[in-house]
Amino acid sequence: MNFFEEVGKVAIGSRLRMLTDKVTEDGAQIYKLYNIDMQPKWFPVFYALTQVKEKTITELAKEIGHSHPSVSKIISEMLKKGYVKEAKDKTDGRRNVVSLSKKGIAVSEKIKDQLIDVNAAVEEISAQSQNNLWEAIGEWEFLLEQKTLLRRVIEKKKERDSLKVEIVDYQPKYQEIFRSLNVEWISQYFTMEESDYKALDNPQSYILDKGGFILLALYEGEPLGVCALIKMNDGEYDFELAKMAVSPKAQGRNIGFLLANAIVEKAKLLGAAKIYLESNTILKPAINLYHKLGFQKVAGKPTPYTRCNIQMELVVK
Amino acid sequence: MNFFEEVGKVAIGSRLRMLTDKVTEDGAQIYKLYNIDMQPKWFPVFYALTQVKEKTITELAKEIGHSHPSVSKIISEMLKKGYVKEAKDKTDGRRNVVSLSKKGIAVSEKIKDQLIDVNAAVEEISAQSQNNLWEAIGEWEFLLEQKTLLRRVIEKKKERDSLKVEIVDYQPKYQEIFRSLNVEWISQYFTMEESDYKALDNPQSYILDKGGFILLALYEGEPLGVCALIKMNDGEYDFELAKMAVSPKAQGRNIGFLLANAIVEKAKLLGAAKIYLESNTILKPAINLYHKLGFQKVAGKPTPYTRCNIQMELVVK
DNA sequence: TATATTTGCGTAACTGATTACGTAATTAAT
DNA sequence: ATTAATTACGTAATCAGTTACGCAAATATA
Repeated sequence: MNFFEEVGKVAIGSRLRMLTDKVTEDGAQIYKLYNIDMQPKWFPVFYALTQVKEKTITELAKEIGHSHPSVSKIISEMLKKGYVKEAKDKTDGRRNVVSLSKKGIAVSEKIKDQLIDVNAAVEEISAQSQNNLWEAIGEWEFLLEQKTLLRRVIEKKKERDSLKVEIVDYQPKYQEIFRSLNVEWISQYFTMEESDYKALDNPQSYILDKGGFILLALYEGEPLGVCALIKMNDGEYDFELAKMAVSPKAQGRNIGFLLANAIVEKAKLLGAAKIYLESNTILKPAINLYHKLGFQKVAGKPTPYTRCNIQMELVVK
Repeated sequence: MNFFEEVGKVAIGSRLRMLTDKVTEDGAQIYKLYNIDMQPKWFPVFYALTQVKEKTITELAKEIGHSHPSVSKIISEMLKKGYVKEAKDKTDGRRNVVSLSKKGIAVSEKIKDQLIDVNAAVEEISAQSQNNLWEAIGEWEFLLEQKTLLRRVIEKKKERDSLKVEIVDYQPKYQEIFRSLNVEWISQYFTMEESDYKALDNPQSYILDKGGFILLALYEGEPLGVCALIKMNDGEYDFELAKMAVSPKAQGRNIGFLLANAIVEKAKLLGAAKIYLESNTILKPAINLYHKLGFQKVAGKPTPYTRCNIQMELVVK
């Protein structure tokens, strides 16, 4: 057991499995002790049938949390033992209605003492424990219901990745990476257009000198994401969020969010009231990101880009 | 989940299994999230190999608590991926010494971040729980190590059965049951002898009137066990414990122990210093029972029974 | 009313573990 | 120096569950 303490919580799955095995192991013996000819795996189905007169395969499966083929197999085994009987539903020919036979009912009486004793044994173990396993399982079931382990791990990863990301201002030495990261995704999904070349080849004159900004995301020092804030002054919008690009090899590290967020903060700092952007709905992660930042779909703006099929705006608070 | 609350602790095995499944389910996804080409089931073996340079199949199996065929299979799968390399031990040709390959070591570096995040996620769940699952598992492992669940259930059963057993004094109406219970086991294992008939047909004159006693065990009112205490007065022993019989259908309900114990108490009450008994070693449960009560093997007494091949005595304290 | 979709459930194949068993190598015992 | 027992480990069979799939019945839709 020492092994698991060392590995850490990653092994909680393995450890749970091993405890499960140990607990289950004695199951068959316990039935024998009470002279009950039953397999442990039958029990959930059997118990469910003692609580109601009859149930269909699917109802049983849902109740005990198994797949229906599993229940189907268990029922056919119990059928062989004569513990249950089957009948087709008269009004719905698909449904296989299962109920306990007389023999099954007799067993259910016999089994009651066993339930009492096992309960007592488990309670005894609980009484000797600081942490109640039964309750702990219940809490985990609840918490995993709310948010799966996977989702929690994804969040932790994001948190940790965020710490490694540093957002920095544009400098001339970053011109090449600003260009190449954008060319990479644009030419993957669309084709480069005239306006693209203008901005990417001359960020200084086309963006910065006109009162815009460019930010870069460094991941452990390496520039892996870029985003520009282009001055608009069209009366309605102050800035356009554009030329946002994150290296494919850095996807899933929250860089996009941190970058876009920083750009919005920058705009806020500059007193912007409304930010505009153009994108394409095939870029789902990007659209989701904009949405998360508070951008709403709008329409009607003229655009120089043929690839644009969605326009969004953010009202800065 | 409601189902399990209702069934009671009997279902702790099933419930554990379902939680295990839920936790394990996300495992494969999590590896994918970190771009690591590894199956969750490989992890314990993989981790063990990161801690030491090399290990044999059996050593690995022992460390992670799997069977050796399981490790054997996992290693052959990891071999295909090129994560490990095998080598025969030079001094012991049976041993298959396994170690991480360069590729494996690279993966072990890559995996560290994942371990950190999963650990953090599990800690987060623990922090939101009243009962710590991880600790609870540890406690169960420890307590089951000390005494298995089966053993605990057996004890609970005995306790409960004991409450249903009542030890009562012999009355003439019990003569038939006293006779039949004894005839049943004697003729099953041996053949009835002259001395048997004498005592069983006339308990009043051959046992009670000579200063002996007979006790019966009633299980829920039904007489299912009998035992006699026969006056000896041979200078050494005060009484002989004899004609002990428990109905086969009531075996395993602790009746024998309660009955014999009551007989010994009775003898004590009557001021006995030493009690004697005769039996046969093929009656193992009986011999065990006598032993548990403190009887020790002796030899040399003459006996009228051909079936007797062991003699025991109890020095009453 | 005809057609498409959904539902119930049985069969088959797969999965990740186990136990059972066989073989070869090593170690212990006579 | 044999012979017996133990150990290492691979293969096969088994087990308790799963997912995949297909058929038939019921329900929804056009």
